[in-house]
Amino acid sequence: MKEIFGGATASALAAKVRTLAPSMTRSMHRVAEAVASDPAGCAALTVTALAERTGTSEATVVRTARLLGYPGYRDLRLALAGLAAQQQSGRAPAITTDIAVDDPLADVVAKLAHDEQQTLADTAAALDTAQLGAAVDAVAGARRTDVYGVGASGLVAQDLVQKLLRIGLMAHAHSDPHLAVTNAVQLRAGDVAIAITHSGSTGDVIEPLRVAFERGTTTVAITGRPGGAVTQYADHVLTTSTARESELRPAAMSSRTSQLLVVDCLFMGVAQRTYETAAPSLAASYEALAHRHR
Amino acid sequence: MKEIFGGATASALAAKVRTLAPSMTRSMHRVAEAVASDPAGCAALTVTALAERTGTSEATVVRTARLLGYPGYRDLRLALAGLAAQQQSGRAPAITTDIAVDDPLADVVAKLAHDEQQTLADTAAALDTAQLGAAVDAVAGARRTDVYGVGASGLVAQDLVQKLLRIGLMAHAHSDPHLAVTNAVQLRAGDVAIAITHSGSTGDVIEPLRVAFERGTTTVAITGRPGGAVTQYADHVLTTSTARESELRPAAMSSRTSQLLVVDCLFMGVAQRTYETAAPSLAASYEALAHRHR
DNA sequence: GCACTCTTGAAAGATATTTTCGGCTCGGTG
DNA sequence: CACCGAGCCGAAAATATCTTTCAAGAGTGC
Repeated sequence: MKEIFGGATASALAAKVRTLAPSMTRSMHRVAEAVASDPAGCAALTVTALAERTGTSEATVVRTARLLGYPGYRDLRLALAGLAAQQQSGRAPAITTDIAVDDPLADVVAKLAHDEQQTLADTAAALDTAQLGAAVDAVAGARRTDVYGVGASGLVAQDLVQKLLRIGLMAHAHSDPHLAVTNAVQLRAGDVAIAITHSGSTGDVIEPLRVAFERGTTTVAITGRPGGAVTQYADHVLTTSTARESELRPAAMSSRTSQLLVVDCLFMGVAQRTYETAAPSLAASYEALAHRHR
Repeated sequence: MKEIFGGATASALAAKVRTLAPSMTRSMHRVAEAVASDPAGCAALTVTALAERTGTSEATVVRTARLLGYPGYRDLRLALAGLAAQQQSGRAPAITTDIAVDDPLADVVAKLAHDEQQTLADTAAALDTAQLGAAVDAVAGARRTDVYGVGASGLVAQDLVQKLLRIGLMAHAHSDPHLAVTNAVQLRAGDVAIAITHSGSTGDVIEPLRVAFERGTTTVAITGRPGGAVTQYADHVLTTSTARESELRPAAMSSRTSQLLVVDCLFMGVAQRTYETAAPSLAASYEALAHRHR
């Protein structure tokens, strides 16, 4: 294999230039100097451009490349590109701070992504697989599954329901507290009721869960507060984790990420358990949707 | 400065290939595949050699390079050299296995979390901050903002709207295609319409965006296919990236994660720009919700 | 089955790189 | 001081590489 990308670092290149300097002519030295001092910049240049920048000719540039050990300028240029990339990746991004009002957009993107990644890691680490397994079994074997959630959690509830429907299970999401309770009354043993609330104390979702619980339905709570009021009516509790929140960044943002991961895990577990029916159902729903795209 | 060596990592390249795969032709796909699977090897090849290795023509190689966002093959090659160097110095960890039907639940959790983290990283790396900035400015200054999305994207649309409402902006989410169009007719210059569609070709959301676009509204598309039909009516395009999907894991899952990050970034940007009014509005909405928790 | 669009590679055209070659400088010498 | 020769240097020719064009072929919808 060609030795283009060898262990060369920027400083190694500089050293090479120094070593070879004595055997270099004046113009070659100018070229070598330019290359050593700004590898990234030079990588973007053609022979002609580099020749012009160093006030020399193409021939000299090529000669220099040869002297440095490359077959020609083309290869030197590739090596320089590699060097530049290494150099850049060396600089750690270091995202530690909060999002400030005057952060440039690029930082906002980086910070948000980083925070959400952190939230995912935390959630995965804290998730109790035994509880998850129990919830999975319950949903996989349920006649129907009702999911309660209001506000941002309502969207998570809908997300779960959409997915369950896709694999052929009966599922409903309720954001309206009154309708939720009215529907909860219909539930019985063998059904599953899931409440999603970050605070663990949202009355609007606790109430329907209580009703379901008292009627013998298997109940699951997905909450960020494992000791919250909602857990007293829950057979299984799945805990979401929360990132510290700042003024601009409401807790709802990271709790949503966390809730979605939990819900995804729940769904994947159910999909595994019901694979025989889930796979064809998924395929069928794709099929049905295909003609909606042009 | 030329953006050749941007935060691209080997996996980011792979993500890009996946994102663009749908808009690729068969031969272009072969080239992209070769490049993604062996950046170092391909960096050593000339157009002709790569064309031969992939059993295609030079023209196709160049076309592929263009599609991947480089001005030509020469630049793609430089980028590949950079990638190769990074890879060699960094030795990627690479935990890339699929979720299998018989995976224990703990593995499912780990894999899902890992995949979503990856998706976030890819999305952040690929997000065009200039486009984002333009979208932010538009929304921050809009009289009202309408967001279109159906299916899973509909939930993302609602998420965005919920957040915008919290900082005191006028925003509406539309999942019903008919109502969406009916409402789009009401829009005018100074308003903003946002379409969210992973495939980029969902007629139900393209139609209202078209109507809005033709009425002079500022339009934004959030899509996984930067070349999709939806972009022709979009003033600004925000690209989401896609993880490879497996049988059990529908694309909708990772596209949702990606879409949410984009939407969060958009929101944070708007919150920054409108800080004076956003902060008190946020506080007020907390206050109002407090009594719902016991 | 036909017309149409989209895909594709061959070859022409444009650019970049390498080689050639003669002028030039500079140090030494008569 | 004039002349000579060795080696450096760059202009331009030669070659390699990359890009564009174009027409034939594959695939697709009607």
